[in-house]
Formats: sequence, C-alpha cells, structure tokens
Amino acid sequence: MSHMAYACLMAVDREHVLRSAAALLARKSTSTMDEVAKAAGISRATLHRLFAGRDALVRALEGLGIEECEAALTAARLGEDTAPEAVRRLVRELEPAAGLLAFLYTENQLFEGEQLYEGWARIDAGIAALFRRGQQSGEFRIDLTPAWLTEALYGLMASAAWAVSEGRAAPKDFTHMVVELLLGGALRREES
Amino acid sequence: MSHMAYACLMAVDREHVLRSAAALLARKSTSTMDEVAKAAGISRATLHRLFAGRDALVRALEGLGIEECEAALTAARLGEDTAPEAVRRLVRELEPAAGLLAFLYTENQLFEGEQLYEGWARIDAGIAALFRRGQQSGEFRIDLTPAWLTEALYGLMASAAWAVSEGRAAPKDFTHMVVELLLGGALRREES
DNA sequence: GCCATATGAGACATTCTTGTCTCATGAGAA
DNA sequence: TTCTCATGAGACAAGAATGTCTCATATGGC
Repeated sequence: MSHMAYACLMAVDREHVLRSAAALLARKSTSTMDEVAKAAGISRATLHRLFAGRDALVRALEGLGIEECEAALTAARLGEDTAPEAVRRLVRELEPAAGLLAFLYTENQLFEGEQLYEGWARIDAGIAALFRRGQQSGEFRIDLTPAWLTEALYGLMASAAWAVSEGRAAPKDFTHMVVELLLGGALRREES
Repeated sequence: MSHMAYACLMAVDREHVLRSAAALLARKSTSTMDEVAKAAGISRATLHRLFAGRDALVRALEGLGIEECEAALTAARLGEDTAPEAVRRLVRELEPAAGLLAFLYTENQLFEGEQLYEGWARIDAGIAALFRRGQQSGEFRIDLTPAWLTEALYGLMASAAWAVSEGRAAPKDFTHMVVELLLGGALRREES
C-alpha cells in the first residue's frame, strides 16, 4: 500500500468516525469512548489510533463544526440579497450540522483551553455582521443586539435539533421553525 | 436540640445547598460532588448526608426546577390579560430559575427514568396552552405550533442565561431579550 | 503464495469519582 | 458545665473510563 493510499484511507476513516461520533454525542453527550467506537463500527484501539484521546476527539469535532459553519457561511453568501433572505439561507445551510452544533454549544468546557476560540470568533463575527447589516438597512430592529441575535440563532437551532431528534417536530420543518421564529417571532403580523 | 429545630435546620440547609448546586451546575454541568460541596460551603460528607448520591442531588434539582416553574406559572396568571402580556410575565417570573432551567434542559439523561416526567408535562401543557390561547385570539401566528413555541421559550431562556453568565449580555436585559425575540422576532415592525 | 500493515480483541495499570466509613471537634441545649 | 449531635476531615474500597500495551488475524499489494 503506497503512502498516498494510506493517507487517503486514514482521512476517509477519520471523517466517517467523526460523523458517527457527532451523531452519537449530539444525542448523548456523555457517551464513552467505547460507545463512540462501536457507533463508528470500529474498535476502541483503532479509535485511539485515530484520535489520541477523548480530548483530541472533542477537539476534532470542534474543528469539524468550525469547518461546517464556515462552509455554511460561505455557501449562504451572507452579503447578498436582503438580510432576512440571507438568514434563511444561513439556517438552511447550517441545518445538517445542527446536531453537532447543539453538542458543541452545550459543551461549555470547550473554552477552558481557548485554542480554537479564533475560529468561533470569526464565525460569530460573520453572523453578527449579517444582523448588523439588516439593522442598518432598516430590515431588523435595533433594540436587540447583533450578539444576542447570534446567540439566539444558536439556541434556536439547538432547540430545534433537539426537538427533531426527540420526535417532537418533523425534520422537514426545521428551517421553517427556526427562521420564522427568529425573524418574525410569535406575534401575528398585521396584513399590510 | 428538639426534633422541630432539627427538621427546620435541615430544610434550610437543603434549600441553600440546592441553590448553590444549581448555580454551579448551570455553569459547569460536570462538576464533582466535591466541587458542589465546596461551592455550598459544606463538606462532602454533609452533602452525602443531605443527598444520598449524585443521582439524588440531580433529582432534587429537577424537583426544585419543577417547583419553581409551577410557582412561576401560577404567579404569571397565564389566563389573564392578553397572551403577549402573559408571556412577558411568565418570562419575568421564570428569570430567577433560568440558570437551573438551562442546566436541566441540557441534562438529557434525566428522561431515562421518567419519574418526574409528569411534572414537566404539566408545565409544558400550561405554557403550550398559553400560546394556543394567543393563536385562537388572533394575537399569535398559527404556522408555528404551540409545542415549538414552548421549546423555543426554553431554548431562548437557556441561551440568555448562558449569555448573561458569560458576560456577553447584561442581567437586566434578560427579560427584554427573551420576550422581544420570542414574540416579535428580529424583523422590524412597520409602524402602524 | 508471501509479506506488510492496519485492525480487533483483550489484558493491564492509572486516574477520577463515587459511596461509605470512622473519628475528632465544636456549637448548642439542658 | 456537661451532654448531645451535626459537622468536617480524611481514610478506604469499589467502580468506571481512560490510556497503553501485546498479540493474533485478516486484508490488500507484491
């Protein structure tokens, strides 16, 4: 087996294991390394060969979350169209990563060692900039700070991901639930 | 020391310890029994005398959360006034318990043994009924289910509690942030 | 067929947390 | 003062999860 083939195989496996771990930990954040391994269909030994330890695994998951968020930000083209439309695209792009995001969002111990803090800061800044743009254009209200709107976006996505995984909501409604509540709120609009 | 005095002292201590534990676990949900004890200013031995074990402590916290929620539901008089006003009162009454709620909300393992499920079900039903009332009166939009609005209320309160405890938002803005986003959303209203 | 190597199975020590125990101490009641 | 009892300090064992190790196996390239 050549070096290239070896590297490629490893990358594929790491990716697959990471996805499985994300799906499992999103449901049960206290899952054991053994459970993570079984969920990925590999042995605990191999899991430890791929990730030095639990910390490394969580860190890798955080890295994956950052990657997916940045990809979503890019794909959503937050600078184009009206701000509400951009928010809708953002949520739609973020939806596949919602479970992972929910896990990372509640894993408050992540910020003890703040290596990857920059990554999240850039993402937060990008989302907050979108809300700020909407405020400056007069589309969004100005009595709620961009920071809080960003936080609320995370919180609603986590709640929606949780509701879907618990069967309390249909997966197809995810984007609608989050976007409509985040943008329009519960109040009925006057037909204008 | 008489039996009455004994019972009274114990009750007070349990309450205080429970509050401390709630405050600590809201910030770091993996805190050790030793850390919980130190945070409450007692020894681990006494903590174990008050609560049989970690499970019992978490169960007691869940019981406290249910109590506070029910008290808040009662105090908020959800059946009176307009639905939006009732929501505002509800959030205001719920605010002191927000940290505890955030902890319980993310402690998904609670529902493995579903002893206290009834308590939460009653609370959820009460809140959902409020949203349903608002929908029937035409104040709330009907394309978002009462169940999702309830879920979103929890999620936003958790996000806000988290943002406040991290210093990303001012405590005094808590109710405003939650209520305004939940009811009105990010979109600017047309002045009518 | 032969060899390299990634994998799985499992043993093992280590660490952390928990739960239980004992004992000395100090505060409060009689 | 004296007694009672809750408390704190600490030792101890049990259990779980982790990290590391070895070895047998099987898969894939030569």
